[in-house]
Amino acid sequence: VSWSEPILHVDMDAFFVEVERLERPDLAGRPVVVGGPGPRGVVASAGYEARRLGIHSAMPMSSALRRCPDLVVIPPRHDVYRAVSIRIFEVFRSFTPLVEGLSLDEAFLDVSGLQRHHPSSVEVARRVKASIRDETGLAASVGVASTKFVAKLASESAKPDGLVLVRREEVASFLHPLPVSALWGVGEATRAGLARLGVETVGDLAALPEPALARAVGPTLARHLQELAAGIDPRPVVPDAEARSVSIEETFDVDVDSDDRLRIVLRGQADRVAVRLRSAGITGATVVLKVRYPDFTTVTRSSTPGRRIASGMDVYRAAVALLERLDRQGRAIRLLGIGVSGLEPADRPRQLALDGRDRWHDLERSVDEVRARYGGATVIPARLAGSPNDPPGPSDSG
DNA sequence: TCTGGGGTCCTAGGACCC
DNA sequence: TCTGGGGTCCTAGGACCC
Repeated sequence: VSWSEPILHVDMDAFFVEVERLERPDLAGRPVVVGGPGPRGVVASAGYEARRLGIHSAMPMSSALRRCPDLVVIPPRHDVYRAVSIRIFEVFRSFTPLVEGLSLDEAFLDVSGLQRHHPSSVEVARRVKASIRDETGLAASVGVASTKFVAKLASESAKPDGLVLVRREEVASFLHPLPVSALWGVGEATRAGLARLGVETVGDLAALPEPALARAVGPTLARHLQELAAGIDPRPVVPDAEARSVSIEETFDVDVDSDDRLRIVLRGQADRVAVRLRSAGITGATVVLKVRYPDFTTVTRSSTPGRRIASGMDVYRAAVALLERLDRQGRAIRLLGIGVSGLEPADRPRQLALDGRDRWHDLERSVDEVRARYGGATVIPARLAGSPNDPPGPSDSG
């Protein structure tokens, strides 16, 4: 084995569930999921005992419990998973700086620079797996290949706790029997469109003339998919890029009708988004309001005020104006959310003018410091501290 | 069965500017 | 009075991923 397959895809096995098991030996051998416990919860991560019973991520929790009444349901603790994730990524970077994270528990590594120190990329992969286990006690599966997407498919076939190498010359025979849905970018909609053309496997896709494919899925996706089917994927491993948006959303247990209630929720969400902007040292250009109705239709409304968005008050003012502009025709709301995009570093020279917005920003930044020192719930907006029957006013009295 | 929460990227139309 | 082509920004929706 030489170095013609220098891309690793490392994927933690049942990550959230296995992190919980580290603290819960009593869960050994039992079917466990992590996910929303409420009436509208879904499975975020399923352990292997649960998967054997047909339970998988994104499944409604009510369905999962119907399949397995003894299922152990653990509410997500993202702070804990994030802390473990940071340690895992430190392990990755101890091998190479060329680490591209896809989520908390998954990353590509380009190890082509390690040829002087290791006999093969597969040997590097073994050491990465061992280091993660030493550092966290958790199992990872690793795919090793000449391209990113083949490495990703290889790690999938390695699960659980495995390591799979796909040599360059084996790529076509590895890919062609797979269902098209295995390809990155082929979800339910594209899969159904391809099925109408009689395309079920990656091999079928590779054999289809590109014009026919382009008519079904559009020219851009068609070209991309045929390259993937031929094993062509020139995308390099790019060390983590800056975030392009931050957002917060909430699905209510019971649909919400009251405008006052919606504004209170928006105020809290605006503050949480702004805390994340400030802790990342960034500001935004555009605020996006997201609304889902009981029939699951989802709409977004956005505005770009023309000045940088930094404070929770900036976010709230924009979001509440968008909510007022929305004509919901008496419909209740199932989900409400706020996003901010057009992100840029906040350290660009700012006006020193004491306009209202900068004062809000400075005030909230000092609140951040108090929170950091004394704990999360110490300082909250006054309108959230009062009785829920006190409607928020349209003024700045938040 | 009845569908979370956090993201990325693409498309398409209209406004606006040169 | 009728009319180009291209580029960029904004908005909205949708597919997709973990």
